Amino acid sequence: MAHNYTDNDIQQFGQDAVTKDRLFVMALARGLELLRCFSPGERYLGVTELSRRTGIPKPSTSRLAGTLVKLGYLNLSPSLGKYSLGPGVLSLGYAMLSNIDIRRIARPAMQELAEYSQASVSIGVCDRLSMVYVETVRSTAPIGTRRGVGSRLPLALTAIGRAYLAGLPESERDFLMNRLSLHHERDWAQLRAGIEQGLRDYAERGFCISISEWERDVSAVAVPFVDVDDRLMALSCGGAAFLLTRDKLENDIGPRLVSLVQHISGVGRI
Amino acid sequence: MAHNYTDNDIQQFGQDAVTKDRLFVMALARGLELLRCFSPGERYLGVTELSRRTGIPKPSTSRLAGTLVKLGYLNLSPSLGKYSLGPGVLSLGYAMLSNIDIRRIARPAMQELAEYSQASVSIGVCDRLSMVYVETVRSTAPIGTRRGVGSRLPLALTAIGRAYLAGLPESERDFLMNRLSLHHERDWAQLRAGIEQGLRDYAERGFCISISEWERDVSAVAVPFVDVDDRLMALSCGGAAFLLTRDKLENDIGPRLVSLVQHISGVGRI
DNA sequence: CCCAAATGTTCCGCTATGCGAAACATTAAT
DNA sequence: ATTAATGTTTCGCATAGCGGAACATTTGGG
Repeated sequence: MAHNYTDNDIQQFGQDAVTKDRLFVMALARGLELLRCFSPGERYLGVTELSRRTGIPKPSTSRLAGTLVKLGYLNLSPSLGKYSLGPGVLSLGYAMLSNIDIRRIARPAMQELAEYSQASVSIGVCDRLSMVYVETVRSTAPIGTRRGVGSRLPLALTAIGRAYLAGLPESERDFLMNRLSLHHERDWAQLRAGIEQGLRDYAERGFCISISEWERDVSAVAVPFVDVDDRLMALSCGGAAFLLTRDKLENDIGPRLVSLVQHISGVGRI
Repeated sequence: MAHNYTDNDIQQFGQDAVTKDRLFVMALARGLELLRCFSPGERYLGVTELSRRTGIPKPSTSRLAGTLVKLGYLNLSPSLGKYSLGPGVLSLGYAMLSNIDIRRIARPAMQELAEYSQASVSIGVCDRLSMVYVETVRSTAPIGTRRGVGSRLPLALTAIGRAYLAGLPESERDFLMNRLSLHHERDWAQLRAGIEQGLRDYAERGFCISISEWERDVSAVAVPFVDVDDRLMALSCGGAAFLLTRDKLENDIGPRLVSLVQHISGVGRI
């Protein structure tokens, strides 16, 4: 099973090595790359900014963005003269979510664990070099993380990302880790150590842990699993670091996560 | 302000009349059209099905779908040999939602009204010929509609759609209604009557109503408004028809919606 | 087991298509 | 007025993407 591409330099997609891939449609990839520029923090982007971020020349950016506006995936704010994401992207996400059966199946048990642990319980899948939440339930406690369905988390630093990597067959994990190393050159040694610790954790106890490694004051534990449709996912429980101590994660929540996964998948580990 | 296109026949986008629009990137439009084929009911689609639905010849469909897989927007199920939506589409939706400030602003008051009315309160925007929920809160009552953020509702039959139309400047409304009439040829006379009733309702009382017109046993009332970022939206309250009687919608919930909108936008009507 | 039917992929010549440098608008700032 | 910055449009060119046809691959039926 070939893993999909992971980098964000679109130019290289079509021109892998020498084979100018005639089966790859650049115009489509470039247009989607424009949409990817937007994020919770990046609300309005003009042609120049989009052009700079994607490396696509201005005229092409203008044409592609114009096309996306006509299709409803981008809005052009008349006052600012800048683009923002349009409603078109929303219903795609909705269609995707409602086809993930595991959400319905797992939600009650997830809610229960969230209440018990006074934290957030989430299911995530991998997209490029991030994990993306497809379901998340919060305890009814006063405050909790505001990360909802669709938010992205780094593979290397989070419990959920490490669990996913741990659940992957070795060849695919190597492929991904290679990508990661290219992307993080800077502090790869450190990240790699964290991932490898995750592999050991998983082998020994069945779950991976991250203690304040990604965000200060947030800790989590996670377990990989294969859902009813044969997709690899990971289930995590995370929240305030002062609540979720290492001891609690290792001896209480972690084992509960493992049995939750056995409960919802009937399969347990891969 | 030119309204974006609304039809789902992609071919005509590029070739409007005589002007072969060189500013429109067909390959991008066609690729996105493939994604649109998937919906909550349509989970797995093969090349032939995609090809038939979109009118794109099979080889092109194959190439475009392959590209989307490489980019993470589609999965190719190895067992079925069919495509399904990939995680890529999710984070786009998340990025869009988190940039809609009105959600944060309105949520508490919406929740309050949902509890009071024992129904669902939602905010929707228009995409092509549908309204799309960008926020929705349910009462904590035992059952409620399962339509979440991102789900689509028809413009003509729903309270939220009629409210949106009522809030539109006349020129844009006419444009949209023209599109609607083409799309619904069949029963346009009836739909038109419903919309025009909505316009009158809005003029007289400030809200639009739909009583069991879209789904049996579901009734709703809705109000258009302009959000903090100058986008036209609509706020609706809908639920079980036996609870939300005409009297209650007209004399209780409707007025409450109007004041809710005044409260959150400070602007009220357009 | 073979043949037929159906689906998905690849080939390959052709040309419409999308590309991007440069020119042209439109604004904003000084 | 002048400069700078951003967005749009033009237009000739190269090629990216197109799609008919051929080629695989799978399924199912007799």
